[in-house]
Amino acid sequence: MTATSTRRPRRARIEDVALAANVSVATVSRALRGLPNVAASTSERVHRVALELDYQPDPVASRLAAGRTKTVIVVVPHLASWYFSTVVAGAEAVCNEAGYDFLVTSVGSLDECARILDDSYRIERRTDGIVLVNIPATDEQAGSLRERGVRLSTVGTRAGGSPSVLVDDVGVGALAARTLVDLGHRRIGLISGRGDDPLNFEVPKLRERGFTAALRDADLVLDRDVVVDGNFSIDGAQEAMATLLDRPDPPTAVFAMSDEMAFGALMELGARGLRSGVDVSVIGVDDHEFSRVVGLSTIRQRVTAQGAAAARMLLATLRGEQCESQPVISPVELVVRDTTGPVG
Amino acid sequence: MTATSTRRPRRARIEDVALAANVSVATVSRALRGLPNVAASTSERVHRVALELDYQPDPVASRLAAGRTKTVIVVVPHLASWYFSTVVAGAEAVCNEAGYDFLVTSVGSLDECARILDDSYRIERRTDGIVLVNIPATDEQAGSLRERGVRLSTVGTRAGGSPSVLVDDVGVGALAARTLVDLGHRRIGLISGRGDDPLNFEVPKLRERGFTAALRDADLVLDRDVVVDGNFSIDGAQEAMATLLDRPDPPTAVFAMSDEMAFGALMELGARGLRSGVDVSVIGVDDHEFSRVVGLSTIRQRVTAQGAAAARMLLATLRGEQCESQPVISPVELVVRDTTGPVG
DNA sequence: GATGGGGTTGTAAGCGCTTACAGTACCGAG
DNA sequence: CTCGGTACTGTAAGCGCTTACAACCCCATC
Repeated sequence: MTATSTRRPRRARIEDVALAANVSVATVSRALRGLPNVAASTSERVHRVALELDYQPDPVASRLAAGRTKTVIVVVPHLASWYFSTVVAGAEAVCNEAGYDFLVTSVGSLDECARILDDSYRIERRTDGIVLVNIPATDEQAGSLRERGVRLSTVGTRAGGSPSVLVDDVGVGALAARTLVDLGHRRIGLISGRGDDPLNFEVPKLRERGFTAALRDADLVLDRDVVVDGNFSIDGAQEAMATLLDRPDPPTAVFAMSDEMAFGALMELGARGLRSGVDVSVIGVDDHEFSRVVGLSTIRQRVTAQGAAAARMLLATLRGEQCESQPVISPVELVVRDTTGPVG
Repeated sequence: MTATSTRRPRRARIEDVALAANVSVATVSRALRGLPNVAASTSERVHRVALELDYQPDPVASRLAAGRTKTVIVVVPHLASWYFSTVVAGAEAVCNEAGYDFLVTSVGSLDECARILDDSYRIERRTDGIVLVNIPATDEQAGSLRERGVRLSTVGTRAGGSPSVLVDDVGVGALAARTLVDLGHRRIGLISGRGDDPLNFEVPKLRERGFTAALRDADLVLDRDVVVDGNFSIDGAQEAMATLLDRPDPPTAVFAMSDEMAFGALMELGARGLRSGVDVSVIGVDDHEFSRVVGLSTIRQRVTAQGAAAARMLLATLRGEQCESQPVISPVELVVRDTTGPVG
């Protein structure tokens, strides 16, 4: 008994458990992981001894030996934004609950994004699966990852045949248009979000398509002059709104493709002394936590649930369950507050 | 040459590089990690071969062999909140830049938080260091982690002698009080944030202390009747504001300890047809990204920088650099917008 | 009584690195 | 010419698990 032997008991290893339980390490490993072919009495004894010794298998060693990492990586464009951090929070809860380590990487640009996805050698030994949040991945990238044993799930985009959760963006655009048309608006502006955000390219197109179609159903055509880019940012949208209002024939209502852009639009209205919902109607998308603060009418999406669903599907795939390849469509819902009103 | 040998080239291992470069694996390992005692010519050759073979060391294997994980864990109360996700984003950028894997865990309660910190056996082999964001850790917990070789850094709290970044919360409270007093306000309410958020206990106390002291400097005393708990949430603060306004002698100005609570206060003002900055002044803390949308006067803190600084200090500690034990005080700054005005 | 098979356990070979230690070669000094 | 030192490189023993395979026991079966 050395001086240090009582000081700080060295972390127990599987061998210690084996010795104390009078079985081989193989049996300990099997028993603790609940594999079959272990006698109930043996398993019980091993578990008891493991508890006594406060044994926890070293995750790194089991990763190396087993080739599985019990880790998922989530990739997002910007972590510090309401939408993305909320998706990530949803995924995080599910993954940690399931005992998976949860790694996050944010990518600022398409380049960076490709650098990560193409470097499958780097990813391969680091994770069992990846959740892509609004990250465009080519089918080749998805395929290469899958071949290397890395599973995928996506929210906001699709990649190969991987499970994904989407919203019906065409429907969102249509719902926005119908809502404004029903209030009597005939000249409706669109604050879109193409611009320099290559990570978000699909969504604006789809929403615009639905928007246009719904206008057409009401015998209206979308005037290209009232479609402006708000860059999915507050400032961008404020400028966009200014552009719209400066027109000789400004719209009486505006559909902003995100609540954040709607906030920018509201700021511009305020700056000009115009009343939202009276002089100009504004509707957004998201139901951002601050939308109710400013009374923004919007199309709510269930963001936490989207992240959780994507994580759940990924974990199911990792368990070997077959996910159906149809994307899960996350529901949306119209929330009418104060920024929409009948045409003046 | 089998059929598969050309199909999918197996991932290169260190041995392949050694063979191709005609050296031992030990030399490859040393050369690629830039250790001394490798001849320049050898090192150059090894690097070239590694590049040709697209060799990437397996992180799991080197973790097991070296005992270092090149991973940091960040622990936050809720991931889906502006403040925390912004701190995390700051830390993430620094860690990924430095080649560290970035693991995040959110803890909903003090219990959960203790469960994680006390389970140092679990943490130990998973990470080199932890960033605690507004997580109260006892000195014992910090000490136990350090003994196990896990380094710590904190933002918003202190833990043992670990590097930390704080704001001068007493100063924040004082600045808020002085700002309102200078506008002529004499009856000033306080929307605080104790309540049921045990993860946030220190900050409200400190801010209140500074607030009280600054009032005293102006020969005012803080009436306990105008101190209400807003629970650091929008809704909580709205109710708190309602309570204040329902008093027979409502305050003419209110200091909300966070911008989110200030938003709740503004909602209540709006609901009652009162004008902020005219009928009642409101000042918050944070400079949340939406503060400018509603024109909230506030005390700005540099949140991304706080996360980045904590991460940087942690990485410095891991590199073996001695961090000075004095906490870094992150600066704050008064931002006057529209919700503060002279007493009516 | 030999045979076969199912259930349980043990043996040992990895997983792909790092690193202590042991060379080896070469050089200048004694 | 010998010796010690320096600079470099190689050998091999881990790191702490998982798992293929072999071994064993026991019982039902022929």
